[in-house]
Amino acid sequence: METILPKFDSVFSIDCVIFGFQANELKILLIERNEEPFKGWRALPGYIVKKDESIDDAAERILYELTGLRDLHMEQFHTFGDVDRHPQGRVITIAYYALIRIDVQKELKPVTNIAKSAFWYPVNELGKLPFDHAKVFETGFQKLRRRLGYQPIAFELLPEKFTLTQLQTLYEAILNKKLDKRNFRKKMLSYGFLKELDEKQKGVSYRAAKLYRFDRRKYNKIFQNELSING
Amino acid sequence: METILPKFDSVFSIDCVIFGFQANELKILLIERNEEPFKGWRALPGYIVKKDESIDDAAERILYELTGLRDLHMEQFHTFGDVDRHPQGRVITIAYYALIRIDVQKELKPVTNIAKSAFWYPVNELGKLPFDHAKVFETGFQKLRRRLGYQPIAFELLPEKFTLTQLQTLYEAILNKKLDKRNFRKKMLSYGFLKELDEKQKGVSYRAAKLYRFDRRKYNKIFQNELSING
DNA sequence: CCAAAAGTGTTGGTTCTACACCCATGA
DNA sequence: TCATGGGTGTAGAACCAACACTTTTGG
Repeated sequence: METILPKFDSVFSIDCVIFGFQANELKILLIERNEEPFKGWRALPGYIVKKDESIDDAAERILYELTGLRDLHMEQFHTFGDVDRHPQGRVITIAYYALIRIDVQKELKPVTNIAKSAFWYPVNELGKLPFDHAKVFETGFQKLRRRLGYQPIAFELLPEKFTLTQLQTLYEAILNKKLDKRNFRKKMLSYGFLKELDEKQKGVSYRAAKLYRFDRRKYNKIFQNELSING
Repeated sequence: METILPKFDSVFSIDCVIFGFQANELKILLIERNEEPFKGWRALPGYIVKKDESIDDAAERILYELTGLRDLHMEQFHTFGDVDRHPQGRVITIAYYALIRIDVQKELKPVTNIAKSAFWYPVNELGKLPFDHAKVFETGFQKLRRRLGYQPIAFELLPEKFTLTQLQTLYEAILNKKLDKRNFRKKMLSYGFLKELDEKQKGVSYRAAKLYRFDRRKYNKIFQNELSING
């Protein structure tokens, strides 16, 4: 090695946009910050990458430390690198997103005191977020919408067993528009990766709907191909 | 400000995957490195972000300094952050891509001596690249392919006036498969954003083809919509 | 007149969209 | 018996895939 890299103090961070679906609403995971700047604010879970960990590892660790959630499959979607996005110095942040089932069993509990608490918050009521987190969220939401058009990601947000109406409501929440019930069902069923169960919804005061499960094996078999522009 | 960011020496860099099309081949822009490590190797144009510039600005500056090319619209597509991707330290790189017309008038000429030279190189003959540049390139190429499916980006690679066969050849080069001539033409023309010119190809020893131009105004009018999942 | 590429339509299949009523259930 | 959401089919339009021959031009 003959040359030495020019060095300067700079920091990479990770921010996470974690989507969930609860009570027919699309939500994301926020923390209450316990550190300056913006102490006490609701913010995306995010923190600084360590010297010796890859950014993917950092994303997992940070999310876990701030919210107690682990083992979800996150994917980076954009890097934000404006000069003054952080008031205390140059911080470039790599934004990750994931979709998970909101599980009331699983407690949300920060394991560091960087965050005071973690909680699910409806995407339609976010209000003011610190730093450029509003932009980060918006970019992640766009990514989610786009991806919904060509990949079966909705199922990651639903309970294992769900009704077609739940599925449709979720699509409508993400795409922010009404869909036609008959066409939606026809299309979803036509893919062939939904398995109809012998069970029905319970505890509703109207005709109970059939439950379905997403069959990932079938999905993988069917969609080794993907897009195409023609023969 | 009460807290101070933890600091450590770390570096952000930018790498650029710039696509061009020449002699019916898809090419990318490479430099010959004039610095260790990998001095003398062919590599993606890339260098280090300065303290006081945004990553988008850095991308523009770096590409200019290493190749002499300016004012092209680049977009970031992925950030690579494995711990040992750079042999001399922790360097996280943000990868950008762009498509441009290869213009023989425009000389490729580095304006720093970080690069010895810059040149177009066929994507099918890249051989070994330093660092994780092979992965960077491959990821960018995928992005290009995908985007071709839903946006009219091919025109950025062609001369202003082009024939439908040239356009088709370009699609075939990017998608790496043969397309049906009649269907291809029908589809392209059906979009309504190609303007047929009164000119024909010159200097060919066979029936000269009509020339077309991409009409961005018409495109913008037609495609304010974009994707959809149904009514 | 030959070689090379330009240019051109149709058919059958698939997918998309729009649209409205009866059914089952619990309260 | 009522209110609520569950569940179902069709017809017309648009789009897609497959396929082969004639025309123009320069050499």
